[in-house]
Amino acid sequence: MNSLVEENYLKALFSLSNEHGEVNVNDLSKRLEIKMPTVTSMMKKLAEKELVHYEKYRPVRLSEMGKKAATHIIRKHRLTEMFLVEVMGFGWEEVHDIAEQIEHVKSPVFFNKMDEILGHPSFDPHGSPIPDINGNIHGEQYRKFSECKKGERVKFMAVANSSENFLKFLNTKGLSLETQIEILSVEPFDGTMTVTYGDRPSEVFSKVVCDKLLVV
Amino acid sequence: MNSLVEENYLKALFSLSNEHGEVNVNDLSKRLEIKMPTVTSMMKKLAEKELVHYEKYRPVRLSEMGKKAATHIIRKHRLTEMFLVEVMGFGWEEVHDIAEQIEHVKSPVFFNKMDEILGHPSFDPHGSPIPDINGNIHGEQYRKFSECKKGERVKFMAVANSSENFLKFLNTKGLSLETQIEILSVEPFDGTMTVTYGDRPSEVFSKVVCDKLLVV
DNA sequence: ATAATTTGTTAGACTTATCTAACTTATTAT
DNA sequence: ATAATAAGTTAGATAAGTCTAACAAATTAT
Ligand SMILES: [Mn+2]
Ligand SMILES: [Mn+2]
Ligand SMILES: [Mn+2]
Ligand SMILES: [Mn+2]
Repeated sequence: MNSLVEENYLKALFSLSNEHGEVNVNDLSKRLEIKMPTVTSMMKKLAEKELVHYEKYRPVRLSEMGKKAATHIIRKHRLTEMFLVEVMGFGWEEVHDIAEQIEHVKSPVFFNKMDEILGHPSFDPHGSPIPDINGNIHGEQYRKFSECKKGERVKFMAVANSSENFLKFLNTKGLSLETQIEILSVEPFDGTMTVTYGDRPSEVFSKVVCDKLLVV
Repeated sequence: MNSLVEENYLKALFSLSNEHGEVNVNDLSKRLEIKMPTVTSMMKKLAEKELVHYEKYRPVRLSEMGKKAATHIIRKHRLTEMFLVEVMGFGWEEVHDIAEQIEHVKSPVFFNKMDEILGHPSFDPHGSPIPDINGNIHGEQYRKFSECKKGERVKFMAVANSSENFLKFLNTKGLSLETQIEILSVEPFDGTMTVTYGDRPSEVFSKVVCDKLLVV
């Protein structure tokens, strides 16, 4: 059985390798806000437990076992978020930090019950896919909105970041998942986009925001 | 902020002082299945934090602050159990171990939402009172069923122990809270009781069982 | 090619929570 | 009153997870 701390390392390792391919000790250190020497020693420990492949001065890779363990925690995290929104009535901006804690609960029946009550959902409230019980993730690859061109009409499918502040910002802009967005113009200098959607005739989003919107 | 471990000590301290008045290091050690020297050193630490009154070789008492902290965790534990049963559909025998973990979640909104969804319940699924948000516990003192006499008709209000095995036993006996029980006879030698309730014309309960049933 | 910078490791310290062994104090039995 | 037992403490060890300081390797810039 892995500790709560080990679980958080595995999860970070999994998302970082999806974002960047290779994962350096430094990336992990920044993501987890834990100093590099601590990360190095944890990598040795996880390698000992055969959850990662690690050779010194080389990037770290999750083993098959490690991947399985990681997706299992991600499944619990995302089911929890979905439960908090759909069953308990929380806003999508409130649930990440609570799920960050509940994901470590050791009780298969608890998460299976959530899954059942929710009707085996495929996506969490932020549009991220919920891994199935075997750790397999079904769901297409989304495009970054910031890489779309003037004139395109796309559908907002997921956020690349579920921080409370960013989601609250989207709330004030009345932008929610599944919304159809049309790109009116793109400023070449800094990537700022002027867009229209729903009842909003014209909204301006910085590249920082557009980078965090995933579309199809 | 108290650690998960400290919270478990506070909770044990609170229940033991309700059961026995004074709490010895030895009682705590047995209840938590932690060796006495470890308990001693934790008592020093909690005394340092002014959560308990402790002088060496003397019984330990929770301070007012300690009591408040303890009832706060107990509130979270019992709300969770109630939520698991009432909202998620678990049996009363399944919820204690899950609540033992979730009680440590740091998120006032999470527990307030549970409380609201449940309509501010006063008792948990085992009949124990749920402390209010200020830590006050409203609820009468129940009698031990084992101390009742032949011929009495009483109402089963709570269990003194929520272990899965005991509750499963009660399930097989079809005995649930609020059931009216009549005592047909009491064996003076070992306290075994013959009783009748619901559609059960005659059931025999050992003193071990009767000690764990609380009635009014 | 060399120097500067960034990245990564080693060594050693600290904190929290646990343990065992040895000793002391308090309680109980004779 | 004394001996035996139970309860409690002290001292020292261990494991997990973190840190800082010092050093080494790898990468980037000149
Ligand atoms: Mn999340
Ligand atoms: Mn977490
Ligand atoms: Mn309980
Ligand atoms: Mn607990």
